[in-house]
Parts: sequence; structure tokens; C-alpha cells
Amino acid sequence: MSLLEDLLREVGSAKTTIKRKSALNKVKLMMTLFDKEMLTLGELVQDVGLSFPTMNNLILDLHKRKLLIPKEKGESIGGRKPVLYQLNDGVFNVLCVEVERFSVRMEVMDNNNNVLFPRKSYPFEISTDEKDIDDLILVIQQYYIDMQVDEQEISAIGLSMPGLINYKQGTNQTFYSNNAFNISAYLKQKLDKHVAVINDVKGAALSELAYGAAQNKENVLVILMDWGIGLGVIIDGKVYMGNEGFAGEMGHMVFVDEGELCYCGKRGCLETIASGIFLVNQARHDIENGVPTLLKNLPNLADLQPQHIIEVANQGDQYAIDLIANLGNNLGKAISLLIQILNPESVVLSGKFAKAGSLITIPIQQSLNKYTMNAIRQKCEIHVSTLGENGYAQGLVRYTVVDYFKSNLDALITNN
Amino acid sequence: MSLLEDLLREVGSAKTTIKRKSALNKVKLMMTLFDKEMLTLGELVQDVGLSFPTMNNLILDLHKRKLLIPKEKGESIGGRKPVLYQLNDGVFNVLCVEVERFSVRMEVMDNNNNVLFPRKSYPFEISTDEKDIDDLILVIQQYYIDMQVDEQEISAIGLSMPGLINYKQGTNQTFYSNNAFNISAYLKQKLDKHVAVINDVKGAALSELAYGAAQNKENVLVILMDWGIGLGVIIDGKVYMGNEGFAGEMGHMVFVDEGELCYCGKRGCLETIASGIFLVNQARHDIENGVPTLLKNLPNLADLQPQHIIEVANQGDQYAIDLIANLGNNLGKAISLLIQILNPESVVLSGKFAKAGSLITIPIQQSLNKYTMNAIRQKCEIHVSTLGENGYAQGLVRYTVVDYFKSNLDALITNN
DNA sequence: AAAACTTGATTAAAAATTTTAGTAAAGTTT
DNA sequence: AAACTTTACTAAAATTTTTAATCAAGTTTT
Repeated sequence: MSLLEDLLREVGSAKTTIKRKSALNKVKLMMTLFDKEMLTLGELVQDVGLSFPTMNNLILDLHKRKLLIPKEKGESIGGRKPVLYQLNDGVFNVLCVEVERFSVRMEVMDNNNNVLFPRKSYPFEISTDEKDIDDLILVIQQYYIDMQVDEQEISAIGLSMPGLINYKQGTNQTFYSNNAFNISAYLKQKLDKHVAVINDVKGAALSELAYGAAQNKENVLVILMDWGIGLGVIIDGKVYMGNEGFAGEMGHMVFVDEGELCYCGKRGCLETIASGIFLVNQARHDIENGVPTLLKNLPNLADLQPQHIIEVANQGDQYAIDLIANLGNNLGKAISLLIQILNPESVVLSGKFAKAGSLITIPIQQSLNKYTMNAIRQKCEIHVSTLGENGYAQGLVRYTVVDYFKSNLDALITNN
Repeated sequence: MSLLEDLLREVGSAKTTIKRKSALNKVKLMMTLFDKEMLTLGELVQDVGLSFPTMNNLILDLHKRKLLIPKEKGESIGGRKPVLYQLNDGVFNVLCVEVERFSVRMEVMDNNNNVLFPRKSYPFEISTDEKDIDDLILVIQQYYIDMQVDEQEISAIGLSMPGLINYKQGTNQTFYSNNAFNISAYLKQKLDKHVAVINDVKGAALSELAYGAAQNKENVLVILMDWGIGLGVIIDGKVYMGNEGFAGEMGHMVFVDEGELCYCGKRGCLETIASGIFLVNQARHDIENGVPTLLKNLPNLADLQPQHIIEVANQGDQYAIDLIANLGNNLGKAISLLIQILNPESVVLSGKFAKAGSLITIPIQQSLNKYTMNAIRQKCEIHVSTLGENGYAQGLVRYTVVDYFKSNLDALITNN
């Protein structure tokens, strides 16, 4: 039984209001420390809203239980250096499961983003049939075996996946979606762990907010440019979910009147003219018609992927550069609509196409200049994501921990 | 000197931390009461976060000072009825100044929305030159004279006006905008009152949120259909401002590629094909070309206004009905983009064109059906605003009071 | 290098608040 | 009319917050 669970049980089993309050304050302290990573006693007093002596006692108790530790000293501002407190390593271990269309990536990280079991990818096909969810369970169990994971060490599972995820109900209305099937509840029952489910793009936005280009910002648009086009909306320093959790469906904004049929059923969605899918289709078609481009040298045209286009563009291939510029122009036009509505302080460009650097950012910026009002655009900075390989898993850890605390506290409070 | 100012001064002049805390809690109590209008002792204990005895003492003190009063008793839920507390009438009196393009409307209301001095409209031309702001001061002074207002009774001024209002700086980048002129500071200096400035559409959204169709909702789009098209975005139960305060500039989303030139400098803005301005221009042009419509009977075609079109449409004029349907279709298309991005629980249609009822709502709904994803639209309700004549002034009162408290407390806290 | 000045940590007594408990008041339901 | 609920109010006990004082550990000035 984990140290953290003991603490949560203390809230539930407290006999007097006062013990209960104290236990709740300890939880609050833990959550604050997780959120801010490292804080001094004084900062904790401010953030949690307690006095120095009380806070000191709570810290002493949590230190004794090995839930937190005094870490290296902070910077002096003209006097004695303050002690920085931090959550202990391994207090909360998350199995990160990142589902993509044709693969699933897993790794285990703790609350301090230490990698306990390294990342491994498995081939996996996402499905619309709820019955296929058992395939995911099999892959997870395979990972446990491959890495010799002791399941007891896992505190919770964080699952990121594409689709319209109803965050209030735990359902995904795109995949595994028959009969309002609650993915989170089903996995929890089968795997005996708390399971937090989040849409992949919102997870990415959370990562940018916590560790990336959106750090310490209030209102940001995170654009994910990949096979599809995703949008994470950050408002008031939080990832905005929308009423059901469907906010940010930018790829299916209708963009072309009576345009191409989209797989979503509508016509002229942004993704039908500005996305990795579109570019690959367009390139295949053009290559077949003999357009001169380095892409012709690919061994297998059927296997053409966005990164191939980006690679040759970065090598100077004019055709690919034009393709990407066109993508940028159209995306810029769409982003300009968003900027008009949301007046963000920053736009973060991420996903594979962000790797094209100025080949895509300049066309985007050009469209923004053309299609947004001066005053609204002027102070809006455009950034390219700098997150590394496991950046998105870190965001998933954050979501999972917060979700775990929230659902546990809700349960404890409504039960009493 | 007002009763409320005494209370605020108490915060500033408190000698011990404890007195200061108590004074701050009294202010918090007042703000909570203003926000929720009527609360029981128990509710106040919950909302403000104090114990029964302490809260009781605060209430006793504020009652003695005539800042609040026990009002009628609440409903019984099986036992003794609780006393409902409310702010006293006249604790905070706001001069509401609603600036429109060719007129300004004024009235004085107190914290409980009692009208102290009735509404009066004055002809007034909004200007882009900061020097013309003195004209506004003259009109305000004229209102004071006309209504025999004792200036001492006015606690603050709430000013609503169109334009890009930078809420952090108090500037309007559209009107009175030379040299980053701070309207709020200038008026405060000249009129010796706190002045809160808010964009007219955001004021309308606030009214819908507090008293209208968006009550108790979290995520709502308020569409204002008038000469122009405005959008107020409500997120997490608050009117979303954007980074500078420019959120919601829906009318200038570029909607038609290489379309008509808009007065904002860009081409093809939504307002150039879907707005009161467009409809009036279109109607004038068509009437001159002999289109059959009841609008021909108007005495003066140059004076054609949106309400004329709505009137004859409601009388069954086919031409006007088509005009409005076209407006609805285009607006619906634009709204569908917003819904895709923000997944709101509700859309509130307001402004003069909302008076056209189903003549405009049906075309809007039709476009929404066509252009938004099923899952996102399904639970999104479309409502028509039901706010009466002084509904928007009430929202302005709310904004003004909150702004007054916030700026006063900020000043007190940074000064100590 | 020492002295003076800052800031942080820790402790203890005084003041205030929150719990807790008990009683009375004012309703509703049986 | 009796039994039960909820609210209001009061007072003692428990706890926390203030306040103040002392020591520790830095930085800056002399």
C-alpha cells in the first residue's frame, strides 16, 4: 500500500473535524508541491493558506513519512537561504499509455518525472468497437512482463488517445464508443488502478503549459500539426475542456464551402485541405503525374509519410517546400480566426510539421498578418515547440496525478 | 463619505494584522453578498470560509453600520426558516453610461438594481480623437443637472462602449485612442469617481450571465446581432477577456476570400456579408433596383435601419424574410466555427435581430446542423435573449462594483 | 576580515478563531 | 399534539494564528 494512499485514507477515517482538516491540509500541501515542484516554507504558507507553525508541523509529519524531502537550498536574496521542499521520488508512479492510430507507447514515470521503466512502443490498431479495448489490456500486460514491472508500484494509469473524449463521463465518442462505453471505468475494473483518460492534443497542450513554450502563460493556442490538425486551448492558465470535453476540434471546422468530403461526414473541413493526410495524398497524386521532386526516390510511395515531405523540404526540394507553404498559409488563415476570437498571448506550433521550421512558420505568420486585426495580432507571439521526446508523457503524468487526487477527494468528501 | 468607503478605509488603516484580516473578511462578505444577492448565515459561512460565531459577529457589525440587512426568511426545508441577508439599498450607486455610436444612455442604479435616477438618452457622437472625450464629460454633467443628481451619492461610474478596450490599461484602441490615452484615468481625474470601462458586447454577455439566458451556465457564446456582430465568450462562468481584452472580435473574422473591403482595413470580414450594416446597404440597393418589398413604403430610404427590416419581415415581407434568412445562414456558419472550437453548452442570440424570432433562429440552426460535428452540437442549446430594456445596465453595475472592489483592494494591499 | 544588515527557522506566550456541545426557537411532518 | 428538522445563539475546550524574541546563515558594507 502506497504512502500516498495512507494519507488519503487518513482523510476518510479522521474521527474529528479537526483531524480531518489537518489531513486535508496535508493533501493540499502535497498537491501544491506536486504542482509547483519545489517551494520554500514561506511559499507554502502563502499557497496553502496556513501559518508558519502549523505548516512546519505538517511538513515535519510528511517528512517523517517520507512523502516529501527538503531539497537543495534556494537562492539567497540577501540573507539565509531558504530550504526548498519537494515531493519524494516514487511517491506516485504513473504508467503512461499513449495510444496513436497504429501504435501505443508506454513508459512508467514518477511524480518527479523520473523514468522508472523506459519507453517502449507496440504495434496497436485503435478501433471503434468497444470490445477491442481488451487488446489494449493485453498490450499493457505485455509491457508489464517485458519490463518486469511490479504492478504494485503503479499508482495509476494515464491514457492519452485521439478522439472526442467526454471527460465528465470517461467515454470516447470516436473510438471504443458503442453504448456510451466508459473506458476509464472498464480499465480500472480490469487493471485495478485508477485510470485517467485524456485526449492526446489536450495532453500535448498540458505538456506545453507545464514544461514547454506555454509555461507561465495564461492564454495560449497550441496547434498540433501532424497527420491531422489538433488544437489545445489554454485559458486562464488551464487547458480548456469545453462543456463535454470536445473543445479544440479545429481540424473539422468547415473551411471550404461545398469542399471535399471528410471522414467525419462533413464537407470542406480544414483537414481536407490542410493536414498531413492531405499533403501525402496530394504528393502521391502529383508524383504519379510526373511532378519533379526528390520524393520520387522513395522506395515505396504507398508508405509516404509527413516526415518524408518535411525531410526533402529541409533538403531544399522546391515541390515539398511549396506543399508545406500552402499548408502553412491555410493553417494561418484558420489560426487567424482563432486569434480574432480568443486574443491569446501566444501561439505554440508543435507536431511533426513544426520540425519544418521557417518553411512553415513564415507562411503561417504571413497569413496571420493578412487575416487578423493589427491590435489583436501585435502582442501575440508565435513560438515553435521545443519539447523533447518524452515531453508529452510528462504532461500525461500531471493530468493523471491531478485527476487521481480530485477523484479520490471527491469520493472521500461525498462519503462523509 | 459612503458607508462602503469607511469599510475599505478600515482595511487600510488597520493597525494589527488581525484587525486587518477582520476588515478584509467584512469586505469579502460584502462582495459575496453582492455577487449572490441573498444568502443565509450558513451559506455565507461556506462561501467566505469562516466559522458561524465569527461570521455572526461580522454580520452584526455590518448590520449595525447599515451595510447589510436581514431580509425576508428563506424557504424551510423541514425546519426553522433561515434568515436571508442582503446588501442594503443604496450602499453602492453606479452611474451607468452606455455609449453607442450616435447616442449615449445614462441612468443611476444601486447595488440591488434599484433605479435611483431614470434612464435618459442624449445625442452623442463617438469619436476617434481623444480630445473629444470632454464632450462625454459635458453630457454626463448635463445628466446630473437634468436629473438633479447629487454627485456625492454616486459611488462610481460604469462606462460601456464599443471598440477594442484594453482592460488592463483602460485604453480604447478604436475610439479616443491617440497616444494610448487612458480613458478610465482621465475621467476619474475629471469627474472624481472611480470609472470602470467595459466593451459593450462584454457588458451584454455579463448581463446574460447574471440575469439572462446564460444564468448558472459555465460555457456560453453570447452573439449580439445589431448594426455590427459582436461576441461575448463566457468560459468557466466568467466573461473571457483575452490577453488584452480583445477577445470576441467575431465581426472581423475573415470570412470571404478576397471579399469586400471592411472599415477595419481587411477584406471579407464577417460584417461585410452578415450584419445590420450589410443588410441595410443591400436593401437600399435592391429597392433602388425595384425589388418588391414593403420597405419601399418607408418615408426616407436614407434612414433605413435594421429594425425596419425586422418589422416588415415580421409582417410577412418575403424580401425581408430572405434577407434575414441569409444573415442567419451566414451567422450560423460563423457560429459553427466557434462551437467547433469552444464546445459551449449554450449559444445566446441577442441584439435587435434576435427580435426576428424564428425568422433568424431557424436559418442559424440550419447552418449549425450543416457545419458542426454532431457530438459537439447535440447538447448545445440555442437560446434567444429575454433581457428587458435595462438588462444591460444591470450587467454594467455588476462589472463596475467588482472593478471598484478589485482596484481598491489592490491599492490597499500593495500600499501595506 | 569584521561588522552590519538581511532573510530564514524555530520556539513560546498571548490573542483569536474554530470546534464542539448544548439549548432554545421556529418550522414541518406524522 | 407529538416528534422530528433545521436554524440561531451561547459558552467552554481545543487549536491555530499572531506576535515577539532568539538563533542561524547568508550578503553587503566598512
